[in-house]
Parts: sequence; C-alpha cells; structure tokens
Amino acid sequence: MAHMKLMPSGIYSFEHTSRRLAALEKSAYQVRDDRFIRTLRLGERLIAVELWWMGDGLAVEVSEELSSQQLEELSQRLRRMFSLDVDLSSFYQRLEGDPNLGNLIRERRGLHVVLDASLYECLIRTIISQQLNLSFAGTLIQRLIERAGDTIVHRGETLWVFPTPEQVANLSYEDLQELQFNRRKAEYVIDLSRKVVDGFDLDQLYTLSDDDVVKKLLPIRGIGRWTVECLLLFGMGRTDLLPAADIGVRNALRHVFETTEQPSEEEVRRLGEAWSPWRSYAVFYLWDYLGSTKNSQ
DNA sequence: GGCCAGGCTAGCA
DNA sequence: TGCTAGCATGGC
Repeated sequence: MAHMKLMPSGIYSFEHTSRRLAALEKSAYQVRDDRFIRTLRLGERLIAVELWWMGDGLAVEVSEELSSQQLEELSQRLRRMFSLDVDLSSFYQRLEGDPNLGNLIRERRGLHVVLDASLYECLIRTIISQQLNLSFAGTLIQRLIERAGDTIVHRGETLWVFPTPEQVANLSYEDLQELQFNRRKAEYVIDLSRKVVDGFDLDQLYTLSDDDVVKKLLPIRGIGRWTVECLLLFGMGRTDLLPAADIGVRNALRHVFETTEQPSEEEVRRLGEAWSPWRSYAVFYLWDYLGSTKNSQ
C-alpha cells in the first residue's frame, strides 16, 4: 500500500475540478463515496489509484507496493493530469473582470483542466467524440475499452484499463462496427493505433510547438484541426488553445452573449484574442458553464 | 419524429 | 481555394 499527498502550486478547487471526473464516469473514473478511482499503466504494471481531496492537497492511495522510482513517476503523471502546477493567478488577474466571461470565471475559481492519462488515450477519445453527443461518445469509448483493454481486480471489483495501441491495432474494422462505430471512425481509430505500433512516437510531440504539433498530425487521416487542438489542450495541457469550431464553445458563447445564433468560427477566434495567453482556460470554463446550464434545464 | 451532436473526408466547382 | 453531402446512431 502506497500513500502520497500532492500539493497544488496555486489556488485550486477540487470541488470544481472533480466535476469533470464525474462526467467521465465509467470510461475513465469510477466514483466510490468521496473517492475517484482511475486505472493506469505504470510501465508494464497495471495499477488502480484512488484519489480524493484532503484539506489542502490531492490524496493518493495505491493498493500495491511501488518502488520509489515508480512512486516518483506516478506523482509526476498525476501532477500533470490534474494541472497541479498550473498557477491561475494571472488568468484571473486578466479575465475575472471581463464584462462577458467575468461572472462565470469567478463562479469557478480554482477550476483546473483535467488531462487524459496519455496522448494516445486522448487522441482515441477525441476521434471517437467527433461530431457525436458526449453521452453516446462515452458509450462508444467504454465499448472499445471493454473490447480491447485489460482488467485488474481492485478491492474485489473488476476494473477496466484503457487499451494499448497494440491491443487496438489487433482489432479489425468489423470488430468496431459491431460496437456501432461507423466504418470511417473504425478505420481512423485502428489505423492510428497501427501507425503508433509501427513507430510513430506520440511522446515526441511534447518537444514541439503548438504549430508544429498541428503540422505533424494534420496529415493523418481522421485528425483535423479541432482534434489536434483538443490533443494540445486535453492531452498536453497547453494553456493557449482555442478550438474555435467546437460546437460546445459556440453554444456556450451564444448563452453568454444571449444571442439567437451561434457565433461563427471566425467570430470565436476574434473574441478569443482577448483571452490570450489563457485561451484554453477560457474555453474550459465555457465548457463547464455549458454543462451547468444543461443540467439546470 | 426531426434535428442536433465537443468533425472529417472526399469530391466537386 | 472553397464549399458541401454523407457519415451512423443516440439523445432530447
């Protein structure tokens, strides 16, 4: 049994941030009482991590012995996944007084982006989510995990672990069509996985600028501009991304500005200039705001 | 029952 | 270079 407590670098609200974990329930996080359970691959090892907020930091419990090196690796991954080192004070300084976004930003003080566990997982999730409502996308992701992934037993309960590129590469297009993927989406997901197995190194993207990541990924079939922007935002935690074509962002802005029409992609980009260099966070707060308006209707 | 969903590709002008 | 039909199915 291993314990850790990870402290945030600046103002941090787990109450706000954990809403995204609950939204990802089943396909990424299990919710048990006040704890969130996430399965991870640590090198070759499969582990289940329990997470909860304890006073002023993120408490972590792993139900296995880990070497000090593995603990250090886990600590770094969780710090990145939960954006614990992202200090939002300059974001608030810049935008808390914004006439349009100020209210919803103040209401969410301390909300941080939660990243996916790996760039591969993020890309697969994002591709599956293209043009589908989030609920159905979550169903498809869960079906993929249960078709291709591994399981581990944690506290007597069987939990799924997101599949590796190898595991997905071994599927056929028909396998995914049976799970109600359309043919093209089945091809995108499997072909990308085979490309990674054949040596396309996603982690090398960490060394590149935002623009160079776009150039590197855009030629891949199934990956458009929106998908790369989501990878930069939810996979890599880059803080100044604006997926301006995103229907959720446009809907949220329609609410904020109380207009009947959604703003166009170009209008969103123009509006977003005022949010730089924190466009990712403006977008993330808008998504969270949109979720709250949907739940209250 | 019809329109929309955290888009993308291929084909056409 | 720019535009758009088609994708496939669930949610509301």
